[in-house]
Amino acid sequence: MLDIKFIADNTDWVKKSLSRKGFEPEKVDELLNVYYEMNKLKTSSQALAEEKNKLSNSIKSASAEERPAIIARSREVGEQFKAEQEQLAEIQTKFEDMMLRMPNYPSAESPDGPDDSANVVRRKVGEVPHFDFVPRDHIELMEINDWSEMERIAKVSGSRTYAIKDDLAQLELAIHMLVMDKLRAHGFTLITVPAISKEKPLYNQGYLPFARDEIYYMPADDVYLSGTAELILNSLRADEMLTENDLPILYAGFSPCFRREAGAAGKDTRGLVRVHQFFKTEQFVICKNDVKESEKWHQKLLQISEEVLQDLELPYQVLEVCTGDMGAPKYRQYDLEAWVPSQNCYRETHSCSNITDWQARRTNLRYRGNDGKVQYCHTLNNTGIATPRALVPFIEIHQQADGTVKIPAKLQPYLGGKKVIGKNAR
RNA sequence: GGAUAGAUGGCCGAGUGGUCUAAGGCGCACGAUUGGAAAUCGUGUGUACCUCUAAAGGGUACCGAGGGUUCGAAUCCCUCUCUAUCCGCCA
Repeated sequence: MLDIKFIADNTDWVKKSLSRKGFEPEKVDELLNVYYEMNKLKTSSQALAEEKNKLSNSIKSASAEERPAIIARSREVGEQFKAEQEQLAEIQTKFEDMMLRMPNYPSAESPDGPDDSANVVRRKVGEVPHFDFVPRDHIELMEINDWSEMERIAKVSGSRTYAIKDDLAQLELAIHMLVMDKLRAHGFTLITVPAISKEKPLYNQGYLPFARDEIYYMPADDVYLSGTAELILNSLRADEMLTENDLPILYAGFSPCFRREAGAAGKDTRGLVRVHQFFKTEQFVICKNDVKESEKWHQKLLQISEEVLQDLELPYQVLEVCTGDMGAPKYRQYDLEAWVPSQNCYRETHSCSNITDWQARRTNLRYRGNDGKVQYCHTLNNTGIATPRALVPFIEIHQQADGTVKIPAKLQPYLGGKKVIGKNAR
């Protein structure tokens, strides 16, 4: 959510800024028209409320003869007031709906562009491997090592689901453990959260009203399945008035994540890249309302994720996401992509975003500064690690000619010291 | 699932139809005191919005949410949500 007063005072700048995200500038004018109309109604209905209150208050001290006339007049004003209130409620709903659809302003640093083709590679880290044998893709590797039950589980749970076994299942959990330990070392509080959410948090996060199709909904209980712990963590402190000394708040949230993948029909239909349910360890930060401060945290979150990929010894690239490819809530976004040999390209493993105060305004998450001023917090989020997707580059990159998979040194303690996994390593 | 009790400002907590413009306390800010601090004393201190403005001011709403009764609701009525405790069930 944006600040309507700021929009009113800086209309030209706002139009220019939002148009970088593909938002039509005329909609800003439409919004302001509704805003001014709403204020007019507010002013006149408040005047009626004032009169009504004065009349009511005068009744107590009025004489018995005066009373009936005052009561009659008060009733009259009360009815006018009620009529205006109804109009006001209508226009307020309209206004709020428009406000919920306003995207965040993009950073000046973010490259301009209409879609992902304009994203900019900021750097590449690690070497893309050259195999002296014919490398297998992750599906083959799972088959020859008897690591999965992909066909059977499809019969049970449908498409885009997965069941992995033995060393690979242990690997999935081990990677999360490594990331959680790392985040705790960086001062994050580990928190496991539900995947069940009511509707309001989805608006708070900024998923709604934009992408209802992507979310599992359970009508019997009127609840949704969360696509990320960010959803839950963003609303965990909703409506709170924090103090400046409470900040920053750092959460490492672990949860199952559910996505309908409605818009991805035909993409990545096999294997572990894109599934309806997965596990994610999420980084979430609540900090002061200061772009310098949240930018600092943005870089920090990015650095932590890069460390994760380095610990896993995966070559990756850092992508600066352009204005048109960013979601509505975002001020600035980096994606990390790890190299997937079978696809001969980098695939997204992490998405690191600074939301500034856009979510906190929806969530009504504020703090009282040491100067006494009340301000909205800034929020940021980034993937810690998401599996099974991260297993795809992992097993493909670390595979050996005999089908076994090498385990990087940093991860070995989490796998009981194993240096290699796979059928031929047993 | 059954029963009971609750939800009031940053926090605790009083308040059963009209000076509630929400007592009191804590916290916080400023001042006095002090060599400095603690303690103490004094003063101030909710949020959002509208309007007007150079500044000040004026006004409206908000006591879990939504409806209702009334000239007037934190207070009475209805519905809902959430929380706590006990019982039942359960990984």
